[in-house]
Amino acid sequence: MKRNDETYMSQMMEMLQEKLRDAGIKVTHQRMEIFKEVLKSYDHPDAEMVYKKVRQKLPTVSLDTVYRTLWMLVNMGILQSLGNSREKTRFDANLDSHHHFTCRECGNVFDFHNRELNCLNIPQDLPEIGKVEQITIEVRGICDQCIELQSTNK
Amino acid sequence: MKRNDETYMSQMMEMLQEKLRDAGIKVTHQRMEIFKEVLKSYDHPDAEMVYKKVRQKLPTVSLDTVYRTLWMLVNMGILQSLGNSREKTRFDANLDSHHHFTCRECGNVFDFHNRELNCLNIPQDLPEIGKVEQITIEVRGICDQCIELQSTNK
DNA sequence: TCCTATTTAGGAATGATTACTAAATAGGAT
DNA sequence: ATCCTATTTAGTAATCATTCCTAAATAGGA
Repeated sequence: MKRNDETYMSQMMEMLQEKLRDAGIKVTHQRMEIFKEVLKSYDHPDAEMVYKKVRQKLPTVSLDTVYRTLWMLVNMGILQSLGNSREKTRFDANLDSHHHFTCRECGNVFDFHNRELNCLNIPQDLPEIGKVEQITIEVRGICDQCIELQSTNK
Repeated sequence: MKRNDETYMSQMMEMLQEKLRDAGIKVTHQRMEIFKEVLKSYDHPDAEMVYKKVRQKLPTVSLDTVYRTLWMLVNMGILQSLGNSREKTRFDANLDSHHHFTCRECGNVFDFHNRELNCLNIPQDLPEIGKVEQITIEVRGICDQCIELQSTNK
């Protein structure tokens, strides 16, 4: 099932309209075109790249709209974002094998240990792709303190 | 072995000087203090936090120096950086279970599949920490094309 | 077709990080 | 110990992805 297959594309566009309507969000040309461009791209485009493509169809679209829409689609579970998530870079002098849990509310980072994650067999080479040098496992969620706070402030 | 233990600290400071000298890099007060602050911190400080601490000892140190030094220590394998790595955010309409390989040279992102990574048992709760909502696995390295290019340009 | 809450365009603002340049300094040579 | 110079630093300006702001446009129900 190729992502730029005619039938598949219109199915997905249909799905988008449905989900937007269900969520009470207006179906705009901008939103349709932005989603369509990501759907057609196999190279994990950034906002700028999507912007340039969409401009060919909607010459007045703004970069802000592209950003807003992309993040909205991520929040709706229709797209996935990858790479960083625009927090400050943090540093750690502990080089022992351990992992990090980042709280989405307060931003604090907690260390944790996990046998299964420690023993991960990281492939040294990915055939047809390249040589692996580093693997990062990021766990995100909400910390106990912030859960506490939220139930109190309700 | 606590990281702010007297003996441990001076051992590590010794180690730093040795590694710097071995690499032909000058041992400056700034570098020593910056490393010492990260070593003493258990909360994965960002550059700004390190900057503020170091200023108490060296009131004229600049934020640029802190950044330069932290990244140098990361490159030397003496510190670890976590969280983002300041690339643009990329988006993906493929929600099937797959993973991403990012090339450190060209920045391209390649999809790959891996049984072991797919079947990871992600703990739903980390005791004493919080509730897990998302886990991201990021693989970085250098892609075949860039390996090719590098050996050609030699 | 009309009305209005939502959305958008365009540009300004933000905030982390990096670049630039003159002054300071680490560390080898004298 | 002093001098010399390549390296490093301080201070500030620049950069760059992303978000904010506000007036104008519009989707979609009445």
